[in-house]
Amino acid sequence: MLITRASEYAILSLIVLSSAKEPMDSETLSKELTISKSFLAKILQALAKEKILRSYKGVKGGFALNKTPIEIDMLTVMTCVEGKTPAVFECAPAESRCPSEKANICNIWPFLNKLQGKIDSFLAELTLADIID
Amino acid sequence: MLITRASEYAILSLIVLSSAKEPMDSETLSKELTISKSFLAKILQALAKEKILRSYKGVKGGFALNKTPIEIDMLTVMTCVEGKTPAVFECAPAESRCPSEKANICNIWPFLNKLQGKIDSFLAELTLADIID
DNA sequence: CGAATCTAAAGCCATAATAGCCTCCTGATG
DNA sequence: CATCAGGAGGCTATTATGGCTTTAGATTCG
Repeated sequence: MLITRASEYAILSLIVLSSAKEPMDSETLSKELTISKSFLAKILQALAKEKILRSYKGVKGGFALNKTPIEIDMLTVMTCVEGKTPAVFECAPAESRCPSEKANICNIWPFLNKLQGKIDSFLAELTLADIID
Repeated sequence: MLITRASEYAILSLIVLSSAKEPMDSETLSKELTISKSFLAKILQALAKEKILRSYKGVKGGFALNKTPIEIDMLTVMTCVEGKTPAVFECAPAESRCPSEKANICNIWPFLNKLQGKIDSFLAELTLADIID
């Protein structure tokens, strides 16, 4: 389970955008949060690809929520923003190399799955609505 | 909220150590988990400083749990292992620079605190016992 | 008791991944 | 067609990850 600044910035952005009446461009948002503009832009683009945000080009363009806060869960947000490293235990005992040589390691898999399940359901049930209301 | 491999390795180590009858040295543990020995050693040392593990030097030495699984909560584990970056939103609106010039940013503080509280209590209530039982 | 050995503890250094910066391109607006 | 903002990629700086060496405490054995 790896959580980087990308997830953090994504959540901050969603909070700000949830109270915005019009699309907000990435530069304004980055100044609002005092973070890197171009890094934030990539994060917003990832959220837009996931249909969590909608992007508007041209004058008065920017990003706006594309779903209601209750439809936006943190697991989806983090997973799409973290890209290749979603909220899972990915290192250590890989399932593939489990049965054969490393029998001694296999026995921790059930525990990891259990932990992963608890974390995932916590994040999946935590929506933007829970935060801003 | 940053969670790196250090937290992941810490949890994996605690799971393995919870079923060990004797102290396990960092080299054995690193082979068991197929991860870096020296990096793991630093993590185990951090856990030992927090009294979560107890270290034994000399022949047949190593690390062993110093608490019962129900006493070991994930918030403490992650906080001590991540060091300077515990499980908090640390970037963005710092409380200090809030009241003055950046009034427009202040209004997201309550939301962040609320989110932080939810995450913290989830992690604080999640103990090693929840994982291994 | 003292030497040899084992392992934690702690530092420094190299590499890999993340975070942040800049530029060009594309589509939308007026 | 001029302007504005998203989309995409490359490049640099920072931080995390991992490797390596040295020091110190603890145990075993002669």
